[in-house]
Amino acid sequence: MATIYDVARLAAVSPATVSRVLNGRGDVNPELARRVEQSVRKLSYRPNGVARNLRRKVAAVWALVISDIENPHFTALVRGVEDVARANGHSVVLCNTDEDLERERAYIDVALSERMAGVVISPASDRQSALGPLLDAGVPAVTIDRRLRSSPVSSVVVSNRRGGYEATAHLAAQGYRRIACVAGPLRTTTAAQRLAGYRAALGEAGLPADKALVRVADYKEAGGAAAVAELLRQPDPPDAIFVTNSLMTMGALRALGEAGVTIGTEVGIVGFDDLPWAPLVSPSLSTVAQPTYELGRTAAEMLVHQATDPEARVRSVTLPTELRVRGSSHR
Amino acid sequence: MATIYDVARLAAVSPATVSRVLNGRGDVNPELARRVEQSVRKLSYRPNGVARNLRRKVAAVWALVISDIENPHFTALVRGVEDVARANGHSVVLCNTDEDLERERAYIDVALSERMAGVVISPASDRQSALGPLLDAGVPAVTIDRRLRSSPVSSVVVSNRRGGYEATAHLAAQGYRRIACVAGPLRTTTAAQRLAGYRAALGEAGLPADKALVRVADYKEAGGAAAVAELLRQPDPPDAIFVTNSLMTMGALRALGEAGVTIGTEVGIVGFDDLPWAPLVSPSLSTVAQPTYELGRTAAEMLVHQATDPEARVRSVTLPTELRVRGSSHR
DNA sequence: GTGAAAGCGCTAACAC
DNA sequence: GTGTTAGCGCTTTCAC
Repeated sequence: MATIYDVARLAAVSPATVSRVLNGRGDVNPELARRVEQSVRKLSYRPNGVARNLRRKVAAVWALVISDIENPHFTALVRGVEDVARANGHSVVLCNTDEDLERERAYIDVALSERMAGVVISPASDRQSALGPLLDAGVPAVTIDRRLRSSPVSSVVVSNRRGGYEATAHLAAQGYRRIACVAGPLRTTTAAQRLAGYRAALGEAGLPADKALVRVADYKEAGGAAAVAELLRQPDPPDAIFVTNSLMTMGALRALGEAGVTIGTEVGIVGFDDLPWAPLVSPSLSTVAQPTYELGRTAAEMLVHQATDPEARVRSVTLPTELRVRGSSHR
Repeated sequence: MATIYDVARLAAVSPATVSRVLNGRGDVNPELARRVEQSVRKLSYRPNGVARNLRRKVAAVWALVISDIENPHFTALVRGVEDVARANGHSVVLCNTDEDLERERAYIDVALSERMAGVVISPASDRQSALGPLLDAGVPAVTIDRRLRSSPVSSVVVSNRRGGYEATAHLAAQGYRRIACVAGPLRTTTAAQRLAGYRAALGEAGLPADKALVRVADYKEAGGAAAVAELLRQPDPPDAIFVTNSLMTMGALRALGEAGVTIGTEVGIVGFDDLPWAPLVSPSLSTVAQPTYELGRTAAEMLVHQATDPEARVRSVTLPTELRVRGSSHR
C-alpha cells in the first residue's frame, strides 16, 4: 500500500504538503494541490488511519455499546446515533455486550485502546460500571436508555417510572384487580424505575402490593415466558400483567398461549416498548411506546456537545413515553 | 496516560521487556515480570492499541458489516460471529449500511483505514461492490447471507432458491392458484434466488407465471405493505402471497389487515425468515426458517481460516432452510 | 507557501 | 535473557 511519501515523491512535493492537501489545512498552491490529487489517484492512495490516529491521538470513530443486539429497542436507537454521527464526520461502530459486564469491559477497552472519539453506552449495570477508565481518560461518554448511579455521566433516558405508572394505572382503570409485574434485572435503572411506577400506581388505585405478583426476570424472551408461567401456576394467579420490555412480552404471550389463557378477557396485558408487530397479534397488544430515534439522536448530540466543550457539565435528559391502548388490556 | 516507557522506568527494565511481558512472548525472568506487572498496576497502564496496530500493521478487531440493523435476521447473525471471534481473540464491531452503497463504501474505508483484521459483510449489491479495495489490500473477507457476483470472495448463504421453491410449492399444494411473490431488491442474490425458486415451483405446479403477480420491493416494512396493497387492488388479485423477508412480511400482514382480508382463508401467506412472534399472530404465520446463528458462526470460521492461510481458495457454503407450516398457509 | 524533521507509543531485529 | 534502537505512516511545529 502506498504511503504519503510515495505520493509526495510522485507529486514532487513534501509529505507535509500532501498532508495539507488531504486535510484541507493551510494554503497550498493550486498547482501543487492538483499534482497531489493526481498522484493520490494514480497510486490509489488511502491514508493510514492508524498512523493518523496515533499522531492525532484520537480516531474519527464512535462506539455505541448496547446491551442486547437482539432487542429491537436497542437496534432502533442506532439510526438516531448514526445520523448525528455522520453529520459530524464520525462513523459509528456497534458493540454488543449481551448484558455481560465482562464483555462491557472488553469493549470499553477496545474503545479506549483504539482511541475512539466518543462512547454512547447502555450500561449492563447501574453500579459496577466499566466506564471508569473511559472517564478517567477524558473520553466523551453518554449513557443511553439507562443511567449510572456509580459515576457522574450525562444520560438520556425515558420516563420509565411514569411509563410503568401509566401502564399499571390503565390496567387498574380497566377493572383488573390482581395486576402482576414482570420486571427486568434490577441492576438496571430502567427495571427499577418501571417497577417503582407499577408500585405507585397499585398504591394509588388502592390495590394490594402482593409480593407474589412481582417476578424479576432478565429482559429476555425465555425469562419472560418462565416468569409468566410461574405467575399462572400460583394458587391465586393474576388477572393482568405489566411486562417491562418487548422481548419478555413476547415470551409472556407465548406462555399465556401455551396455558390456554384468553388474553384481555382472562388476563390483561401491557408491554413496555412498542413494536411493529404489536397491532398484528390478536388481540392487538397495548404498549408503552418509547421515542427510540430521539433517544439515539439526543445522546449523540450530547456527545458532540461534550467533545466540543470538555468543561460541559453532566446533564440528564428524560424523554416522554406514550401509552398505546389496544386490545390486550380490556375485557 | 502512562506509556510503556513509564512502566519500564518504574520497573527498572527496558520497554522491550515490558512489551515481552505484556504479550507473553520470549522468556522473561520471573522477577522482572513481577516488577513489570506491579508497575502496570500502579500506573494503571493500558497499552496504546493504535501504536500497537501501527507497528503490527493489523488490529485485533473484526468488522461485521450488515445491510439493515433493524432486520432481526441480521442481528441474529451477530451472536454466531461474536462467539467465534471471541474464541480467537478478536472483538467484533458492527457497521450498519442500510442497504446504501455509499455507506457500505464508507465502512469498508473505516475497516481498511483502521487496519481491522477481517470483514464479514452482507453486501448491499451483488455487483457494484465496495469490497475491491479490501480484497486488493489482502484483508480477509467473507460475505454472509448474500453472494457477490463481481468478485471472487468466500461466502456463506442459505438455500434461497430451494426455500423459495418450497414455500411456493407448499402454497400450490394447499390449493392456492394465484400465488403472488413480493421480492426484495434484485441486486441482492437472496432476492434473485428466492424469486427463481418461486418461479420454478409455479412452473412445476402447472400454474401460470403472471407477471402482475410479482412485485419487487425493498426488504423493508413499508415496501412490503405497499406491494401487497397494490396486489390486492388488481382486477384479478392473488389468493396467496410468498413474501421474501420478515420485514416485508410484517408490512404484508398490516396491508392485509387494513384491506379486511382474512389470512389463510382468503389469502394464504408464507414469509421468509422465522421470527419469535410468527406463532403469536393469528392465524400463526408459516415461514421459511434460516439457521442464523450457524450462518454467523460459519462465516466467522471461514474468516479465521482465511487469516490463517492466505492461500486458502474461495469457498462457498450453503446452509439449508426449513419450511415451517403454520396457520397462515391453508384454508 | 513549502519543506525538514521530530515524535506519537509500540514491537521486533539485533547486539550484547 | 535483556537492552538499544529503528521505524511503522502520519501531522505539525519550525525555519526558510
